[in-house]
Amino acid sequence: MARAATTSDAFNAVAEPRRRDILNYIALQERSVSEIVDALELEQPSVSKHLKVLKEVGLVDVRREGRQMLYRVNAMAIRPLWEWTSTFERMWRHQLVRVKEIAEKKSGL
Amino acid sequence: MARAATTSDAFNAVAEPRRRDILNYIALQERSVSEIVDALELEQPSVSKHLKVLKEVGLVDVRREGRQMLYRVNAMAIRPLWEWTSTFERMWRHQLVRVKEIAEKKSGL
DNA sequence: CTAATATATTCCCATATCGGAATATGTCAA
DNA sequence: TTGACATATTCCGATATGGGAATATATTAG
Repeated sequence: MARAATTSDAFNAVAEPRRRDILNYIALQERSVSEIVDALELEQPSVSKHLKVLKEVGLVDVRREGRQMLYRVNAMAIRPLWEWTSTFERMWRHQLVRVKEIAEKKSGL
Repeated sequence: MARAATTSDAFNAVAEPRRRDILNYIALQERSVSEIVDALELEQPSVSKHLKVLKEVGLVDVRREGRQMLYRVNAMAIRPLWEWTSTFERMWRHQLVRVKEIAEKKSGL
């Protein structure tokens, strides 16, 4: 076996920075492919390919409007990532509190 | 270019499900390599390789104790993932509220 | 129908991957 | 020192990748 396909789940799809850029950009409002191309300064085929991956894992939805394809984020598909990372939230909070305590002790409080 | 290296950042490192399993397991308390091997039923070389990737991106720290290497999570390194996913939280919350409203309307409330 | 616009697909290739198997390194015990 | 235990590294091969370039498909305008 090799590395899991980028289309195997949201974790793999989102590992690619350009795909996160695309999601960030269309989060504000739905966008056509050419808007994405212009905004992110990527090649059109590249954007289409990234969108295909995002669509395959359910991270985006599309609708046609004339010749344009309008893509929008399906935020629910990002939730599993948030949930997994959230299980570690308590740990870094704890760590931040300790760092703060140490800093205060050093500064003589 | 090909796909970005698994060691290029936390997003790529964490895309591999076994590495998430490892992080989940050692989140509770630091663990030796053989404990991870036993708990997750993976081959020892495989675990060592995964740990190397995790260490390279700062997701784990290690200390030696005799012949054992004890690995622990560095939760702070997961925070960027949580922060990125959190920017979409409002969107799915909104969506969930709408789903609930529709359900209530249908059931005659 | 034809041209123009918008998007998708295909082909090519250098690259990194993960698992498996074998082996190397490091540490302790006797 | 030797052997046993714990972990790391190396070599292998099948596989999927992402960018570039070229081309195909789809829709609208004229």
